Amino acid sequence: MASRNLYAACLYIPYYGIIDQNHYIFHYFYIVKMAGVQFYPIDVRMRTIGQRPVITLYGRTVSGERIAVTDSNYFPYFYVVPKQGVETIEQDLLKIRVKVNDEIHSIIKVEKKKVKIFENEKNVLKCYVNSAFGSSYLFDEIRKLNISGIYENDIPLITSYMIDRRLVPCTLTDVEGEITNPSSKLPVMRADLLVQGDEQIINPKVLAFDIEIYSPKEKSASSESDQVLMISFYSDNYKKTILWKEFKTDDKSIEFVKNEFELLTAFKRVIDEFQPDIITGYASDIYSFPYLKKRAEKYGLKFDIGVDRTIADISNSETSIKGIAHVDVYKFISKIMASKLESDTFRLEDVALELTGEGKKQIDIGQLPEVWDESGDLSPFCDYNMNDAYLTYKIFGKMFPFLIEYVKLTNLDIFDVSRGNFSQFTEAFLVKESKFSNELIPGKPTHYENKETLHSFPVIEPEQGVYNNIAVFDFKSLHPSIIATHNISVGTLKCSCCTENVPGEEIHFCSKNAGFIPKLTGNLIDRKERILEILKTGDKTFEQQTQLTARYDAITSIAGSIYGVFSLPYSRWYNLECSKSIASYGRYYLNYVVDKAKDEKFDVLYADDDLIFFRLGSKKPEQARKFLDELNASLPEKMNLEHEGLYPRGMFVASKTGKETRRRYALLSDNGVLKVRGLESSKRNFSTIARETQEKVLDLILKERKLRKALEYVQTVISDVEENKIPLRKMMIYTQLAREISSYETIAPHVAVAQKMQKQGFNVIPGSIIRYIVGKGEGSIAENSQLPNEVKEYNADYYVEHQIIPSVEKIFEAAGVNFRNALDEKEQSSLSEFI
DNA sequence: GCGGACTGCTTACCT
DNA sequence: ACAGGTAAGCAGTCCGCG
Repeated sequence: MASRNLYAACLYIPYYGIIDQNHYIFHYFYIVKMAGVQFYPIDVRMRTIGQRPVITLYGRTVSGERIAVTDSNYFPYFYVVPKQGVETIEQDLLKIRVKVNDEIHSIIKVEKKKVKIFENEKNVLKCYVNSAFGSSYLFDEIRKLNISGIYENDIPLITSYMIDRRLVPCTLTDVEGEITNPSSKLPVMRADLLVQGDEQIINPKVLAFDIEIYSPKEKSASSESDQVLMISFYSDNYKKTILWKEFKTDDKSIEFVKNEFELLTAFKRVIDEFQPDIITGYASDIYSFPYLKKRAEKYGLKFDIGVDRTIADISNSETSIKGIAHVDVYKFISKIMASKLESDTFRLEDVALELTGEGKKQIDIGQLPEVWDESGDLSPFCDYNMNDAYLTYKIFGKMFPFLIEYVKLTNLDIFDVSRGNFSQFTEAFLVKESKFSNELIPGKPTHYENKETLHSFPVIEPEQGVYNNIAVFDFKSLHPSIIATHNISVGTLKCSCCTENVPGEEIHFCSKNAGFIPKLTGNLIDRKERILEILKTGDKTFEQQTQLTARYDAITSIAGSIYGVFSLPYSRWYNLECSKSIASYGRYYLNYVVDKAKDEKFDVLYADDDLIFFRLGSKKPEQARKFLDELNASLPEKMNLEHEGLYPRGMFVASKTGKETRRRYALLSDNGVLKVRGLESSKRNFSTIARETQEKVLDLILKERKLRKALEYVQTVISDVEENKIPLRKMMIYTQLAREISSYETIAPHVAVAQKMQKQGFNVIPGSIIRYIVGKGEGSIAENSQLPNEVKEYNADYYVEHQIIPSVEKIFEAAGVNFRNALDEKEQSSLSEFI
């Protein structure tokens, strides 16, 4: 161990929160003669010895061995705010004893602290408790004292542990302590000191897996009767497919066992031998693990695959393995990465194609049971199974940098980050920063029935039609920049020293003392800008580039969610006045830009939220840029209006009822690329044929400017549809199944198809994207909606009347043509050829 | 008993 | 459990007419 660590030890001791002051000296001497190890913590757990909490960090040492590091020097605490001086209740707190099940819970130490509550300094008492779960028993007694509040009693122990100890999961950690079981397979080190120096991130051993099941067609697959046939594993330089039916093969990665029981045993064995840091599957939380568990139960087999031989905790929604971070790739992709993907579905093959450029093997997996029963050649199915594990591994590689950035911002471990959502990340980030800033963390609201709805911004409503030379500006991170600029925070609200109101509100914020959340938000904006600067300069490896991009995205999304923290009634920092003020400032700045544009004689077409469109008219692009520069100079420092683009042509298209044109437009850029928003071609629950036709029409009208050609094109498509010339794949409609099939009141087409799929043994789960084609027949659309591989003939009338015509009608209208009339006229003589 | 109008459920999109 | 607003398709029901 380098001497740096001893130095660090002295520095970091104050963060220990050790109860007994004498421990400091005791520890110092210990350190000198104790062993030191460097390791990466992967999984953090809490257990109790008696009633005392012990934190265990499972991880891997720099030399590659697994290790468990325990820390029993950390105790739960909370803060008590007295009504009068802290002395008035200090002794009373220490006297409290509550006996539950023969265990006595008490406060073992009270520290006088000066902290901040919503940015205002307060004298409080920090109370340490002798037991892991004892705090809640003490509150009844504490509330009898002369106090005004209790804080941080609802922060999980592991959360405060990681923050107080300044520990980021997956980051290189120096630990000093004693190995308590030197001969064991999993060494356990009792830590006296844990310190993280430079941010060195683990290069994890990742193992991806996938399973195949015997699921005959026309029969529902059930974990009761249908066996697991094969399991594939993939990692760097590691490939293995195990199955229990022999066939001729030279493939060394294929291993045969006798039966399903042996297959399940082999599953355990592979994990034990490989020793992954991270195990990953596609929908493994909700599908693979629960299925394996149900099958294993038949044989009384337990998955004791935890690094300490404990049994994996497999529920129907989540699987957790001690010491190994289980990541369900599907969960993180569909929740966190979804907005970055263009794919309309979250099927493994689509996601893999988009993220890695690699396609899935195309075989009919439905044939597996038949070939299996006939003892035929199973190698294509083994390939298929392995390929799924391989693609899962590849996708994990793409998302890992993003996972790590959220881990670093929140101190949550990989397991939690991979299952979290944006509001959880933002709250975890604020909890961490609160502790660093000595701000007490407000409690979770217990009731929130008085939820007021906020008014959306007024917009300049666009007129439907075709326009030339449209300039588009947008505010970059408008809400975060408002929070930072105008010091929007609970503690700065209605100060006594300032008076200037928020535009349109009888509310004001302090302009002298920077608030906790505004300072943080400002920091995030600055960091983001800095990353952007670095990204612009060259000389970076691909890995650095990826990491910086991931960091930029993570910071941007957390900054963007801070507005939500004020607006969500269940948030710890919920405050309606802050929320309303941010919205009002947003409206104010948008109006400011609109007015300035009008002053400069620009014709403003559209303004919505943080976006503004205007026509250049007779002005040159340089004049628009100059206008933007001047505007930015007049805006607050952190606020930045960006030149999103200049479009030679574009159109706003009214909704079917004609009421709405906002958020429905198409823009043609200089290089001929169409940018379409809100129209059918950007909606996945419209058929491919309708989406393609609409895009082509937009292209003909905006780019080629040929109205008649556009009309003729639609006529051709319609007759092709009617003559059954269109391939079935273009008739596909995608709709997400949002919940359990049984919980639907109305059976819409996608629900009807999902029911059929379930009967056939497909794994249909909430979140699945259902693909279907509308076929011919009596009855409702739902009754005639079919699985793509089962449909015989599509319903041409339906596609013409309900898909194609509705998606082009309003576009022609915006271009000045009544589509239905023009379609009827044989000659279309009245129609001008060009627009 | 029938067909159109209306209502409610549901999904998806944009900022 | 990211909000909020809006569109719009389809299922299912209501309602007026006969």
